[in-house]
Amino acid sequence: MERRTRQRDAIRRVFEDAGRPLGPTEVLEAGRDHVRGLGIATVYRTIASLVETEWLTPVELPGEPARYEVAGQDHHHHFRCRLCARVFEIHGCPGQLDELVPPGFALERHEVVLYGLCEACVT
Amino acid sequence: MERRTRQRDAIRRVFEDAGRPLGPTEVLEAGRDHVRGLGIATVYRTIASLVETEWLTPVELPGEPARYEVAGQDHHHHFRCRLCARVFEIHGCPGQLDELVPPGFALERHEVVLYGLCEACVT
DNA sequence: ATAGATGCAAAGGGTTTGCACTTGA
DNA sequence: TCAAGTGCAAACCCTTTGCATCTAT
Repeated sequence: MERRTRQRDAIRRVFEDAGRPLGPTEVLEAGRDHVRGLGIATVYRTIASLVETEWLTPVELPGEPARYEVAGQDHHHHFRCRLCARVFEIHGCPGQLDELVPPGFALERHEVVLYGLCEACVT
Repeated sequence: MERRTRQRDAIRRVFEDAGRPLGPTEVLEAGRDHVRGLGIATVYRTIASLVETEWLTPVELPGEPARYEVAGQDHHHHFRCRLCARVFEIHGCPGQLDELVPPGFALERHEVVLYGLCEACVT
């Protein structure tokens, strides 16, 4: 990530404008509105680079392709709506996770994913 | 799943003996101890069939291919070892998850995945 | 000028499918 | 017997990589 290119500017812009986690294909489609002929390989390479520099953070939900969101947020988890499939940030974290780990195991990190209906879909 | 074959008996046996979630490749390798020449396509087809009949349950961790475990167990979560990549069952569950959900949202279920080192890899 | 970045296409890794052969009932 | 089941290989899908070309500095 040394040089500034139209492609990279476009990809960063796409993430900033989205305000939600995006997958590579979504980034490609949105990015082509800014740079015609944008290639999927460039999207993957740029995402990898942005994750490497911690400008992006991977958001991986079970059974779904990885998405990415702009980094720099506090430790949080996600809530996925069963109906609209949107993913929301959950600020907060269950405690006492160490107590669940069997003896001899070393806990390093954790993921919590909540599923249900969001405010808009619950009605 | 109409006929009883050596392959299907072997695959069921592998899951029963494992006591932890297994991926298709793990099933293939263990299954070949019972049936030489066992094919990966048969493993996939049998797993799909066993999931269909709810003898198996999918265990999907973020960003990884699905694993499967024998169904009918109590509510539990999983621990994935960073080194050996094996997945272990965690019997226990953090509480107060409802408190994390924003007002208006309806929590239906949740997934908790713990990451770290298993007993064998921690030493 | 020149090393880094891009786009295309080919290569990978995991999963599914087509097809001829095998086998359980 | 003979359709369900199997193994092999090719097909797929998503992601990564090789390479010739392009471009930011």
